[in-house]
Amino acid sequence: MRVLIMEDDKTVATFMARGLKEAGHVCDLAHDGEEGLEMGRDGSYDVLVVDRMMPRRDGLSVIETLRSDGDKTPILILSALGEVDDRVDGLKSGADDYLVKPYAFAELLARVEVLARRRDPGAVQTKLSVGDLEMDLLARTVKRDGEEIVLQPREFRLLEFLMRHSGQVVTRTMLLEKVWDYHFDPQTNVIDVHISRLRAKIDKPFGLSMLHTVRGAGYRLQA
Amino acid sequence: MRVLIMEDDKTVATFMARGLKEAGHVCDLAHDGEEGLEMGRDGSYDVLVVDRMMPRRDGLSVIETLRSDGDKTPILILSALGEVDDRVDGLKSGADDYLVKPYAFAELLARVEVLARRRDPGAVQTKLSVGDLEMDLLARTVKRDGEEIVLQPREFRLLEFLMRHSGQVVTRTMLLEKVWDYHFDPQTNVIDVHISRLRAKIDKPFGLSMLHTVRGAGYRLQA
DNA sequence: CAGCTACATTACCAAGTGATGACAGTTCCG
DNA sequence: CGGAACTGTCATCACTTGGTAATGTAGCTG
Repeated sequence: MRVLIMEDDKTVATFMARGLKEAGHVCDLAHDGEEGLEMGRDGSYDVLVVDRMMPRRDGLSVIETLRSDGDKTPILILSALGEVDDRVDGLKSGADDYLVKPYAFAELLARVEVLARRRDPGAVQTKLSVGDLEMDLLARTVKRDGEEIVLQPREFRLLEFLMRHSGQVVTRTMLLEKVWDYHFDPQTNVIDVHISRLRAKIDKPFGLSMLHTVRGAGYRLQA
Repeated sequence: MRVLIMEDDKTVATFMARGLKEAGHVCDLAHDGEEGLEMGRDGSYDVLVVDRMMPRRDGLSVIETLRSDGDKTPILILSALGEVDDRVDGLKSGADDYLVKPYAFAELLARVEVLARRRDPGAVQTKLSVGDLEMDLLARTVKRDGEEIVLQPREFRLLEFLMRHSGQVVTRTMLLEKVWDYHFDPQTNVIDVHISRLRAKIDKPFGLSMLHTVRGAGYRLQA
């Protein structure tokens, strides 16, 4: 999915972009209102994320201009202001949703994806690949080297998460949260066991290992 | 980034601390309000995470006291109560953000990092480099001259600390505190041994030494 | 330059960590 | 209700890690 972020604070913008990319989206940045308006006009984005306060041209004005041009791209507006009136202003100007700073990144991601889905179901990425390993999220199939591999649901979620973070170390805590929805330490070796099962399917038959243990830290999937 | 967690339930506290450490932050714990207030007062933290209900002194009171002392450290308050009024109370007392239990750890992490960034952009770093030595904190990899170097966990922490303080002399006491979490002198030569091991990996194969001994003071990493 | 101190290096071993196979409890079917 | 599929727990094994101690070396000081 293609997302355009208009945000003048470069640190924040970079952070958002990184997160969205990790979630499998393509992400461009505009650092002020004019630039944003120009980029937004070519209509190639699935969602726009607009900071309310920006140099050169503020967020509300950008949105109003786009809408008066007939652009219907879903827009999520960000603001430091939390008052009800501001929320109303934002929506009046033509935004589809509103997020007040500070917000959790997960929340931003969720809202962006909801907006995009509302307009264009299926634009969300459906395939992942790392090296010769491929995953089709819709068909729920995994292949390595063209050869199909059958995974259990939990194994599938585990591999999906690893693939979305390929090249990075994924900690046990992250896995417990995102694959198991545990928000505490179960004090068992569930993770180890499932990693072992996954390895037996995706690595062992192929000789070259992709799933590496990083002792004392976690695991890393790498081509 | 340095985070202080005030939370009386030790299981929860330990879990949070582990997660934050995995994400590359330094994390201290206080198990009741009084202890938290005392630790928070020395102002060396980037963010405080405060449980609303704690023995000896409740969270709101801790926050009010810190704020009335002029402390501006960003504070995230945790509570089991989800009512709007509670949220308001929390923010009124001087907290910057509010998280209701149960929450996903990822959300806590995201909010903590947002709070910290708002105050000090760039505090969250994922890559370090000194001369031709590079460290990627996410991938947990180290390279010199483009060549990958495999480090043990303790060696990694040691090098990370040295890199974060490159050009400065790092004393043994600092290393014991920050790399080993020892708050006393173990009366052994652990540090020497690990420095030696680190040198064998990052210096020896490359001819030019970066890790220098400063007699009577400590060590210094320099290009 | 002798003796002392601070640091370096090596080898060894106990504790810790992760891997794996077996098993048991659950759930989901027909 | 019976069985298959799935997922978690446990026990055991093997390997890694990192601390200790013994020994060696360099630099400082009087």
